Formats: sequence, C-alpha cells, structure tokens
Amino acid sequence: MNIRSDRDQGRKVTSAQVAERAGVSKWTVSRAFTPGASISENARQRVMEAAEALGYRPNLLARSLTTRRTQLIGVVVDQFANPHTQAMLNAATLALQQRGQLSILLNISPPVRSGELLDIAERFQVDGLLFLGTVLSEDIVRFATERQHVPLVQLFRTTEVDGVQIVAIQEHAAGAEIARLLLGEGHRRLGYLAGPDSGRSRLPRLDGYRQTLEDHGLTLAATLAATDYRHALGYQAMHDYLQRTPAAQRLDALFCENDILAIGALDALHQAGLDGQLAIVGFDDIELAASPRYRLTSYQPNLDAVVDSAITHLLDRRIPGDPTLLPGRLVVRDSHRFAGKD
Amino acid sequence: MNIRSDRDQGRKVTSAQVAERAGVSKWTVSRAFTPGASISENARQRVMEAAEALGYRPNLLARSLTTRRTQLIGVVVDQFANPHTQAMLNAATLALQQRGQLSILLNISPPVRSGELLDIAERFQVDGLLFLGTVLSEDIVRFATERQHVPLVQLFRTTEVDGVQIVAIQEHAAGAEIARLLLGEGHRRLGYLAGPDSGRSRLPRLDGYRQTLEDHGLTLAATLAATDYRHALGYQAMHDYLQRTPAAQRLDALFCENDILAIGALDALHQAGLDGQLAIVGFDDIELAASPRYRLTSYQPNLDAVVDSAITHLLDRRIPGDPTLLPGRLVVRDSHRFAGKD
DNA sequence: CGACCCGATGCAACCGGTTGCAAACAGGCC
DNA sequence: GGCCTGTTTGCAACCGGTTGCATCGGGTCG
Repeated sequence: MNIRSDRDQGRKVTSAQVAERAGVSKWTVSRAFTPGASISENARQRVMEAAEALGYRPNLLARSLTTRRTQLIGVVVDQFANPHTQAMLNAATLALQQRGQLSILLNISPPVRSGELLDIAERFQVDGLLFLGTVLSEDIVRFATERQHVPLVQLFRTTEVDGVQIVAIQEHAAGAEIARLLLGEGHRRLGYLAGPDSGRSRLPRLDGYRQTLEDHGLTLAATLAATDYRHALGYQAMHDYLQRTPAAQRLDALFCENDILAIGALDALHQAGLDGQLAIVGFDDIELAASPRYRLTSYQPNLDAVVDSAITHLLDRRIPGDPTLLPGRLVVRDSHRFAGKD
Repeated sequence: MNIRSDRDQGRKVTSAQVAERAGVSKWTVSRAFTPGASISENARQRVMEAAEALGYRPNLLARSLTTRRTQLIGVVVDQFANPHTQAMLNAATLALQQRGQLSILLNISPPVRSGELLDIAERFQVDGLLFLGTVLSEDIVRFATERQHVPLVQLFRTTEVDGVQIVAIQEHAAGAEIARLLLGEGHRRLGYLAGPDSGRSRLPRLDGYRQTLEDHGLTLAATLAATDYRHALGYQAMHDYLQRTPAAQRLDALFCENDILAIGALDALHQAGLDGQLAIVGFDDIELAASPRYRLTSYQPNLDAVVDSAITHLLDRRIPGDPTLLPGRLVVRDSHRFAGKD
C-alpha cells in the first residue's frame, strides 16, 4: 500500500488548481477562504465546490508568511511529573484550540537547554510563549529580557521578570486563608512543606501564611523541603521529618506547596501508622485530592479563568503590565483535621 | 515599555539584510545555514558574524515552503487524566526535540471534534501524526483511511487501522506473564478490570491473560469495568464490586487494565479495610506505582524504545506495515500478594 | 442617457526562504 | 601558460499563499 492516495499524486492541492477548476483566479480562491473578504456569493460557492472536489486545504504556513501570524503558541512545560501540569496543559490546549490556535509543546525538562529551545521556537515564528508554571531559569530570563519579539506570559508563578506578563492567583490571600482554616481547627504548631521554587523566589502564599500566623502571635514551627514536585519527594520529606522528630515535638499541621507533595506526605503518614495525626493542606486541587482515600483539603485555582486571561494577553499582544491575580477558592475536605475529631 | 526591542523595528531580520552586511548574496546566507551546503569557510564566517550582530534567525516556516518539511509533528492526546499519558508526552516531546522536530499538541478530549482538529493539523503541514494511546474514534479512522498525505503512528494500541503504523508492546506475552505470576502466587479466582478500550477493541493483554488461565484449567472469574482511565473510576469499580459481592465469593486477584485504575482499586480496598486481601496487578508502571504506599506490581513498557521506534517510522516516512511489538518487563513489587503471606 | 459609485475580480509584487543551473574562480597538472 | 577539474557564488524561478491597486461591470441617480 502506498502512502500517497490517488488524487494528490504526491503533491498537495494548491489554490491555483482550485481556481482553474472553479473558473476563477487564485486570488479569488484566497478570498473565498478569507472571512469577510469581498467576494460574490456565486464565486464563493463555485470555489468551495471545486475545493471540496479536489480535497483542497489551504497551506497555513504559506499564509503566515504574509500575514505574520502563525496561530502557533509555544507552550513551555517542565514538570511533567506533577498532575497539575497535566491539568494546565489540558486547559491551555483546549482554550487555544477554541480560539483557532495550536500549541507547540516545548519540553524544557532538565537535560534540555531551555535557551536554545526557546530560540528554535522563535524561528518557528510562534505568536507567543506561554509558560505553564515553569521555573524561570537564568536561560529563560535572559531570553525574555533580550528578545521581546514575542509576547510572553507566565502562569502561576509570581516572580516578576521584565517583559513577562504574569497571570496567577491571589496567593497571599490564599495562604492567609489556609492559615486561618488551620488555626480555626485548633492547630497551633504549623509548618510548611516547601518545593524547589521556594529556594528560587519568594512565594506569596507562604508570606500570607506566615504573616497570618504572626498576626496570631505564632511563628512557622518548621519548614520541610522537597527538591522536586513529585510524590516521592513529598513522601521522603515527611518520612525524614517523622524519623528525626520525636512524637511530642511534632507539628499539628502542615501546609504543602502543592498537592502532589501533600499526597506524598499523607502517604508517608499512613505508612508510619499516623493517619490523621498531622493535618495536611495542599495547593492546586488536583484530581486525586478529591479521592475518598485522601480527602485532601486544598486550594483550587480557577484554571479556566487563568488560562483565559493568559491567552487573551497573548493574542491581543498586550504590553506586559502588572500581574493579573485572580481569586481561587479553598476546597475544604478532611485532611486539615485530626482524625476522629469534631 | 515597548514590546519591540530597539534593533528590529518591528520587522524581523531577513537573510537579505544579513547578506548585505556580510557582503554576499542572500543565497550564500541560506547556504551558510544549511548544513552540508557548498560554501567557503571564509564566507560562512562572515555570514555568521553578520547574523550574530543583527540577531538574525532563519524563518523556518519560509524554509518549509520549499523543502516541504516542516519539522512539526502533530502529537494527538486524549486522556489527560492518566499519568501514563504524561509520561508518554514527556518522552515523545523530548525524543522529537532531540531530533530537531517540535510537537504540535492536539487535544482531542471529548468536547473536541477530532476529525476537524486533525484537518487543521494537516493545514499546518505537519510532517506526521503521533497518536499517544488515544482511543481511535470513528472520526479518526475515517481521517486515517481517507487521507494519507502524512505518516500516522499509533502508540500502545493494537487495533489495526488501514494506513496507521502501530508501535506497541508485546501485550499478549505480558498478559500471560501476569497470569503466571498470579497463579504462581497461589491465586485461583482471577478477575480483570477493564477500561473503556476493552469495549472498542480486542486487547491482546487480556487474551494472553485469559488464555493462560484456560491453559491451567481456569476461567476468568469476574470482569469489572471502568468507563474511563481515571483514579475515581477504578475506585468506583472496586467499591461497587465489594458492595455487591459477598466476601466468600470474592476474587483472589485482579489484573487491572492500567495503573491508574489499579491504584483506584487499591484505594477502594483500603477504604473498605481490606488492604492486602485482594491481589492487584496494574499496567504501565507509572511513577506512583513505585510509591511505598502502593508497591504496585505492574508491567513496564519500554517507553523510550517505543517512542524511538515510532519517531523513526514518522521521520523516515515508512510505509505502514505490520505492528512493531516491543518487549516490556514485569516489575514485581508487593500488590500481587496477599498481605502477610510469604 | 451619461455620470457616478460600489462591489467583484484580476494582476503584479511580495512574504523569506531554497533549488537547479550556469558563470566565475581557484588550484593542479602537463 | 594553457587546460582541466572542482569548488564557490550569483541568479532566476519557485514554494503557496496575501495585499494594495487597477480595472471591469452593473445598478442608481440626476
């Protein structure tokens, strides 16, 4: 069986061929496929019929050459192990597709040299770059500040970089809300499980959390750390903490930088036979958080709203300005309580 | 602050500008950027310096117009809730990037009309389409058989469709191996937890599993079903099964169509206080399977090998032939045993 | 009935590269 | 020095569309 079907002869059908068959010029064909162009209904019909008969589809790359719009958006991702990344990717690609854009997925996981990759994306004339909660490495920051041919939008990271529009949630308020929830539950020794980003930048959610504690005359009782946003490292962090801390000195509650770490921590508690002895709150509200097994209390960003705002920025080619901070909502389940209580 | 930097004046730098500065013709510039083209070292140097000074990057879209190769591969995905999808996406994009190709992510999750989307991808002149374990809907099959301008490769699904090259693992052998493992453990009442694909196509892994049981004079003792590959549905399936089946009649062991369902099932067992009372085996070996909490016995496909083979098919534009079936390996952990035994 | 206007169409030029061919050039050999 | 060969380079044409402008034709209006 041959790769080529009978009617295309290995060459793609061009507008000129359609034009000939429809008895018009190729420019008229172009107009027939351009919404709002000046063309008679009659001509449009004939062109469309001819196009259908020949199996013509306009070459969008050729079109981009003159229009200077490719309808391609570079979507930059690094943390493939985090389910939240998957949710963002799903939401972002769907939203882009709905607006007639396609996503070029740029994977800047560790071995990849991100500067080079962004450079290549630029050669493909992407209309914009969308960073899905990626850690902004030096490479990226340099790229962003040096070349601003293309709109750049960063989701869910509040570190400000020149030339990059930020769209995130009101993390400071979220952190504060979580602190109040835990305090309201009667917890007094509150800790934080930090991910790799905490080392690189100031996280408003932590600030909000800490400040609320201080407003209540408390301080952050302990900080645990995970070197990557994956289940195993949340597990590890909790496991190590339990090992080195006598039961009497342990935390009442732990706010985790995101859900996958929180679930890792919950699993470590379970493994140690300490289910429900230490309250846990996560962030992102991934699908697994709702599982009857975890019932993880978490903070749910309004993903659709964030993605929508980001895409609007990109497509309108807005000049980067103040961060857009949208509200989320606290999803209260059970993990923030001691088991058996209340 | 303006989007445009100082030196580009809103226009991109073109090869002609570089040519002028380097004192050569634009054709020479083109050759300087074409590996293996005939050009003197001297000229190349001068071009490269000029290019560097002007910040020139070749427009790859313009190039594709004549070369008829875009270096864009459409990567088609539907099950964003499955962690295995994420692993595939990661592996596929990395492998493509290493070969100088970029991925256009095509999200055909339910609301999307997949036929239309593939049509659009074709207009973008993708060099090939890679289906990451997607369910082959009617739309897709029609697309595949009607238009074969572009090489199509399907990963991890063995349903043969005309014009689509399959790259998967030796599922039949895998299913048999899993059956032998469970039988060797002393289990006799073996069941299967099916996902949505089982309804649409014959899964060799199930055939291999069932056949091995029959070779031992047994039959499949029960089949559970989940309507989607997500944690909640694995949980639900097990939960319902436990509800409707008296303890005395329950299965010894359950082979689950994939890991995310298996983990859902394990969580349901835990919730019912039946940890370790029913042996579970999964498929895909996702990251979470290795967690100390689950220690899920699973079958690990050689993802890199599969992806590599698939990409080779695409880039070499091979004519679709017999399915390429690669071996995987059984990862034996603890979930296939009764707790406390051995 | 001629002037005018407007919508529809054709055309040349262009978007930013690449390809095949031919001319220019350089070096090696007798 | 002349001839041959092989490498470099310039050029026209092209990839498949779009854009701005000129032209054409038909309907309206005075």
